[in-house]
Amino acid sequence: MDRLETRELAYFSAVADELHFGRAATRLGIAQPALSKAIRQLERKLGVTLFERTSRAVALTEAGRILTREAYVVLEAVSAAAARTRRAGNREPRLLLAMKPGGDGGLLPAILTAYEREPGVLPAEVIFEADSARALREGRADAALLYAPPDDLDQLDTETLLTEAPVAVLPTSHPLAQRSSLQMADLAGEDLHRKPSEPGEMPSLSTLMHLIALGRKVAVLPRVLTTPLRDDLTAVPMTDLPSINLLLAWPAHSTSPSVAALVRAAASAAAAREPD
Amino acid sequence: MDRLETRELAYFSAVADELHFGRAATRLGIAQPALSKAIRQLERKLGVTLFERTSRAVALTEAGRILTREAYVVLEAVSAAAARTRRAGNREPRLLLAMKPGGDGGLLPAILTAYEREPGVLPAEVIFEADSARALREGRADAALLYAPPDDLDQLDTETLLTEAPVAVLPTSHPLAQRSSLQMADLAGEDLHRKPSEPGEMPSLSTLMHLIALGRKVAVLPRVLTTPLRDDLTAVPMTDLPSINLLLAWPAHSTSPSVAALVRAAASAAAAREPD
DNA sequence: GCCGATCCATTCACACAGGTTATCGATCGC
DNA sequence: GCGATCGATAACCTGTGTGAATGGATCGGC
Repeated sequence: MDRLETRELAYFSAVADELHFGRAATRLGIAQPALSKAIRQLERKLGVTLFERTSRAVALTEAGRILTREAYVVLEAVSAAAARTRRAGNREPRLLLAMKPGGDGGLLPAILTAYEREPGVLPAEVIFEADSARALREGRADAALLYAPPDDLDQLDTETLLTEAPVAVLPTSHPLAQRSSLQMADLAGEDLHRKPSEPGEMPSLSTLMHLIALGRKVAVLPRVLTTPLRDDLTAVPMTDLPSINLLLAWPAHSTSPSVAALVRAAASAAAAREPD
Repeated sequence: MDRLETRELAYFSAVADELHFGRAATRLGIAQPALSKAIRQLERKLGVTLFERTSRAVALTEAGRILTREAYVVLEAVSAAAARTRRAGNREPRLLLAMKPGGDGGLLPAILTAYEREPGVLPAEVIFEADSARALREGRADAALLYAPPDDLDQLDTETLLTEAPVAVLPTSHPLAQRSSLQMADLAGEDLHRKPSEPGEMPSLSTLMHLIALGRKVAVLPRVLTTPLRDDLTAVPMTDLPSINLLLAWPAHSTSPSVAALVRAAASAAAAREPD
């Protein structure tokens, strides 16, 4: 039938979130009847019931559950499209590389040096983002450095720069710190630092190191994050964990010569590092 | 500013295609002034110039080139969202598996048998599509069998079912047919069958085999496509080509238990085949 | 250099999509 | 039963997208 509009998907998304027309309408800044009408029209366009409504409760149908996911993808793609287009329109175009502070495995200077040797590239600028993959997917950056496996590599192309076995970080005084290698089972009794799922809960690296030195925690990290290491801490390689990769990622459909140049530069910088 | 609407992106897309407001408007079934106004509004929303217009010519700006790509992605995501939601709403839900005729490496019966043993799955149905990856991305199928590397694995998750070195198919009477292996250089003088870029130009497999038997062509194909092989043809392994993979693919964000069951079934069917 | 052709922008009247308020009807807790 | 809650419906209003007509700039042909 007719084309699905962004507005309709955003409305649907709000109702699917709240499961409550009144609250969803408030959140959207419109009145409830307008929202009801819009959802009915969406259902009519699709020829499908999206919500089971009684006068007391609203529930998603199976089709509604599918559309919940799809709408999210579409809305993200739309806002990324807008962000990328706006950036491309700036009269002072730059290549934006997103990374987590310290998340470059020490390669950043070499990458940028190699990049700037490439002919005809845009000036590069590094932006620091806790979730660099997200910045990339939202169109706020042209490329990103990140550690694999990220939660979601949808729509991203990647180049592996470094592959490293993870190391356990322990107080030097810890009994296990003298071992030449460890397995996860060895750390069973420890308070192991886990990646928090909530952003913002992540303590800074130096805080984490401090906690470890105090004997409160141990952590398993890529080796590159552990150099330099405090005197009172020791890093021991883990043998039974998958290796951790530092990746350069960029939008899968990128056609930017500057991004291509950055990929070449990063690959050559990583190759130069490989020997040691 | 305001939200980008699907309609605006479709309008933009038409103008970017035609580089001509009048023709684009005709194609869209609207009048030209409406189109001009819509594009202007889109430019205002984005704060960016998308077209350089003179009274004689229309050209894309850099930002316009970026949006051309982005708009395509968004519009495809929108129509896929609609297609998937509509299918989910059917009262007779099925799992649709797309494949090219003959593109299953002989695994299909085993996959379906294993799938139907899984508890609580939807009835499976196979649909034949020349471009099964496209059917998947457009939301017309839940999963697809295809040979890697497909042109575009964006947004798809995959499981490798078979990995095979490609074989050259030659007339048995051909001098090279007696060799135990070949490299691409050996085929330099031959009229090598290439994957046509235009769909529809691809001759059927049996036609191709006929051409080879006549000595008009030779072909390099995955081994699975060459069994059974006519008596007057011979298959010789290629040693310097990347191996060809048969993949099962599905939308990266799928949460369908039936798709998960299909992936398990396909993996086990492939594992059972592995020995021979 | 003038003229006609081409092509995008502007103007204006109009219809309609999408918004609002007011009201209704169903359902639940008490 | 009664009031509270919540979605659907009705009636109305407004902004915006639409289309016919028109304007204005540029180019090619002669």
